[in-house]
Amino acid sequence: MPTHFQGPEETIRALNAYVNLIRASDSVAARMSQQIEQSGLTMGQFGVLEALLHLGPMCQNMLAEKLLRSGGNVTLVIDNLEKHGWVRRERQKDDRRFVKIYLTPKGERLIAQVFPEHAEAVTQEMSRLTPDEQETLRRICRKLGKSDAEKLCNERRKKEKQNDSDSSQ
Amino acid sequence: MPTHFQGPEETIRALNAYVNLIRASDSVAARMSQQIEQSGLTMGQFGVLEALLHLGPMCQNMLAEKLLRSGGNVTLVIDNLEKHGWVRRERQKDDRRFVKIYLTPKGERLIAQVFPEHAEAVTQEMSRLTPDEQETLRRICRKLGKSDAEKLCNERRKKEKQNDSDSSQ
DNA sequence: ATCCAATCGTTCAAGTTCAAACTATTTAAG
DNA sequence: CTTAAATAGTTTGAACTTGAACGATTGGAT
Repeated sequence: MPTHFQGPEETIRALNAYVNLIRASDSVAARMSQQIEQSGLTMGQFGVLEALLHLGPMCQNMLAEKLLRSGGNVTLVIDNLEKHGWVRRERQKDDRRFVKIYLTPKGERLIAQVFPEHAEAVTQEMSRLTPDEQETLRRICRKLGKSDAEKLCNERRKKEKQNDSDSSQ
Repeated sequence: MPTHFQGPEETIRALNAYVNLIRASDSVAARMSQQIEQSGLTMGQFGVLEALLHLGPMCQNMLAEKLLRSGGNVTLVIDNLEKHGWVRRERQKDDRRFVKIYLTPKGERLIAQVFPEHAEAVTQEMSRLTPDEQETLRRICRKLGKSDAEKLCNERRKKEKQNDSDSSQ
């Protein structure tokens, strides 16, 4: 697609890599999404249940960070999961600001059934690539993943004000 | 992340590749999105303008296909681009169902200025990878991109009835 | 010529997402 | 103790996206 742009070789190479990365991801994600939603779960719901299954109970805080979603989004997803009886909220006694999320037995049964089907679909999707290609893809994508710098940027957006109000008064 | 799942080696390899692909794409896309929106364009608007710049005037039909978006979405994006005076609609005379979209001079000036900035940002983003890695990424991602099968699936969803009328001629 | 199906674009309702404003709780400072 | 700042979660408003229903146009079959 991007061969319609002319410029330095370096730029063309970068654009080609970029466009194909985005397209491959969108395309694969769309297929996996379709597969997961057949089970009655949205992608957001699946992500939360899977994190809880494989990482154990967790605060919404942590879920948002793991899933790269906003706090507001996680609240909504948990609301809906709770309505279905798949998770439950529990205030932490030692610090009542935190709400820890637990899988219910019903939720655990569900995700324990849905996840292997998903894993199977992913395996089949990835079987277009050789094992070597899969590992190369992983290695290269890892270098492009969310940097620590970006993580901090999200968390510390407001912290740049507390520079002047030090101890005067 | 996905090392918390145990199963066949093949499945683990596929899940690792999959998770890192999605994360890398989300992460890079988020950064590029931030960059583009500084120019006052949404990602959808940028996609349309860029397609028109590099591929020439086009029907909404074709735009939706190129950009992997729904027809309704393209209509809305074009509406907004039209309000800004960056594109114009023109009914085709030979087949009045089609609406061809043209860049206005104003729109062309805009995208001709914004695109190189974007290309530069992509180049910088991709400079985390060696040239070889970029080309490998491109090659592997290409194998995962939207298959022709899927394209046809989208277009021909209802066509599975006309099996008897075989046009011998 | 007329009717039927297909295609293109539009509209509408619903779901997802984010950022920003807000509440409740905790911690630190005076 | 009282107050101020920081943190966790919730709510709200806006934007984006999709799928389904709809109207207009075209082409083929009768």
